[in-house]
Amino acid sequence: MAISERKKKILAAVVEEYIRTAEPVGSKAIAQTAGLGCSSATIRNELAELVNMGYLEQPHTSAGRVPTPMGYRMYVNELMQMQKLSLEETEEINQRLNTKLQELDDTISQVSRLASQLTDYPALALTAQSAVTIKRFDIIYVDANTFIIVAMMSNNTVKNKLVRLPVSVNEGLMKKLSALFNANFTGISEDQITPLLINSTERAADDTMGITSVIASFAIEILSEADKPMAFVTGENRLLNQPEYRDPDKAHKLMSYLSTGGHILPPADNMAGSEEVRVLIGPENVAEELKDSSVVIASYDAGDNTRGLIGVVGPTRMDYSAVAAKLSFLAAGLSRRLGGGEAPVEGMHNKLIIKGDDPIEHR
Amino acid sequence: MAISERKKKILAAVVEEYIRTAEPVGSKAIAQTAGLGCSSATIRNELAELVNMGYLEQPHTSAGRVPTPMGYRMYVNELMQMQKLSLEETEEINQRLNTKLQELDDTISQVSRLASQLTDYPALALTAQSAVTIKRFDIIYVDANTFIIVAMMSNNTVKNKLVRLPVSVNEGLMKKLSALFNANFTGISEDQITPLLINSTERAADDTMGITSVIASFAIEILSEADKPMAFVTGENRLLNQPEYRDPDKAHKLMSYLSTGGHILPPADNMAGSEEVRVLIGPENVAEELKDSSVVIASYDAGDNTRGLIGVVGPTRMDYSAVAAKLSFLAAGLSRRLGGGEAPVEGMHNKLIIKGDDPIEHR
DNA sequence: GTTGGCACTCTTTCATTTCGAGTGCTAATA
DNA sequence: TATTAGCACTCGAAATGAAAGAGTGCCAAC
Repeated sequence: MAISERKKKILAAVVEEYIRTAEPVGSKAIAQTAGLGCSSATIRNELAELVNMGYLEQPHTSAGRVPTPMGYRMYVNELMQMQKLSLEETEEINQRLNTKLQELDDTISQVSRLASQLTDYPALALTAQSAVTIKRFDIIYVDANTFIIVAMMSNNTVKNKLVRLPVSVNEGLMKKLSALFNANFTGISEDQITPLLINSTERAADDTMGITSVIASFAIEILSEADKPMAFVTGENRLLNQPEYRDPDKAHKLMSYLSTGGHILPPADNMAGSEEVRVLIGPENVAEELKDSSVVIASYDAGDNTRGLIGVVGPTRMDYSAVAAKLSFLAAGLSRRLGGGEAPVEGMHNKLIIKGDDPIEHR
Repeated sequence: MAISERKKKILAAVVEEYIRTAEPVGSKAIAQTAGLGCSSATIRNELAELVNMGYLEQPHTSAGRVPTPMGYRMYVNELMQMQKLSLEETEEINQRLNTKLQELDDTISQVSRLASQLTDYPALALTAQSAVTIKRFDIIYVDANTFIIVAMMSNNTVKNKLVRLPVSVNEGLMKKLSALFNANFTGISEDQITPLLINSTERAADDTMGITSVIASFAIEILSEADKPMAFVTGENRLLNQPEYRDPDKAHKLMSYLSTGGHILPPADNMAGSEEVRVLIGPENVAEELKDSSVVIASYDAGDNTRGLIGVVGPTRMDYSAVAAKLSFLAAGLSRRLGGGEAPVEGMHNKLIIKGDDPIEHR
């Protein structure tokens, strides 16, 4: 059954009013605000039909109408127009994005924080999951008991580790090991680092002190760490601003679910290539804990052909339009910085300001 | 005015019962549980005096008694006996402390998480604030546009940065700069890195491309970063478990105050040397937002003669005894790992397990 | 100094009433 | 046929009031 133009307008009006006030919306209010030239009685008839069709529901007989998930879905898909951000907003976001992008992790966690601030909902950010390998090893001899392992990854981050041992090492061994690791351990994945490989390297290096295996462990560690995506959840407490979470138990349940991390968001591959913002409304969420909340997700290009996610969680009565606009803009800004396009380089004109791990290989 | 032995017992009983139930405690309940051989009428007389003395108060005329901050203070100072942890608890904590102490920051944030889990209150952890310097520079030439700066700090952590430039560099320059920075920039504080020093280094290195200043910026950045302590707040949502924070507004206020970080805890130097657990009850807190909450703080030895903090925030009706015991144990465990004593070294018997940045110089 | 007893106070709880927003329906109208 | 005015009706929210109960303070007796 098709939905008439007027019904659409009314539905939109209900959704928007309800989003604004969190109170069931009555026929009178619509007649006044929505500006279609008809009386509240007409609206009532239409509303009744919209209830029949499943787009709206009544909390009780003598109350106004509230959108159902299906109603929100219709609104998001067809009726809503993505809010435009004001100049001030875009500027503020850009500015916030520009300031101190230190470590990649820090950047992402900052972005999560920013998303939460902008939307006033809890936000989460997931780093991209990608098959990282080590591109280059350097082993720095410090003193007889100490050396530093430096590993440059394929995504151009650098990991290091200071190792202190009860045995004596010397610069020659370090050099030898550097060369061997660069030859044998670069460009491979975690599970390609086998005991066999370690043993043969150990023999080749004349290493009788187990140093090879220490370095290999480090390689395994950072590879496995780089593999799994990280989740940053921020602003959980903002949930308490929402009337639907004034019940502490409800709030607590969702908050503790959130704080366990990023199971919440669908795998990033699902979003690959999509520049769109995705909306999951109430029961559309898989997780039981989210069945009466909504999630809005944008994906960003994290470079290296991978995508990460920024998401926001709130009641189904969420301001989809504003949130979508903000997340989309945020994701785009982040993509610009992390992803393809011109690889940012150290800005030497900024006298003493350094931008952290920004530099990412162009691909 | 001295406080009689019996009054002490009664006060302790009130505090403990109130901590347990969060309900005002009546004379009858005390007569039954506290096991002093006297009737509820006697207790009533004593209670009335305790109210006069300021240790207890009545929410209203016909209610039981509730401890005042002064009452809690008396309890904490004189009446409470620190709870002993059960064997299982100590074992669990130790185990959790042992698993993957990666980066120092991660360790501290994990400990914060652990503290929150153990106590079921929000927890925060502060890293130590210390005058860190750089001990050693290594500048690694990668390719004509790329190099890596590696800086080993006086607290034996290692920082690195990948720099990508639009100009060409060569290995010779890198070597020269390495030597110069090791000579001129080690062992000094952030504000000793003056434009003068940078300029003279630049000239000495024949650096016409501003690379010296890039490296100097990095030095400044990591020094200033290492200077300021970092705060990790976890488990804010656990506040909602507490009846005194069932009011969402109250909870929200405190939670958002907490999430702004570590202004909450007094500076760590105050705690220097003290192995004690410190308790701040209600109005004893300086921050307005904490005036009716309590904070329990333990300090840990972070090595290098510095101390960090672990704290827990909750209602004044906090289980001080249990919390103090847990925090104290946790701090001790952390101190053992980070602080003085035998410097931990890479355990090579653990075949493939590496403990991260653990190794700390003995001093 | 301690105790039993008892009147008193104040909150909590529950039922009842009132109020009002909003509906659904009917009949009149364009 | 679609729209509208009017009106009775429903149901929740807020207000009111009565009853219950916990706990006290105090007094007189021990």
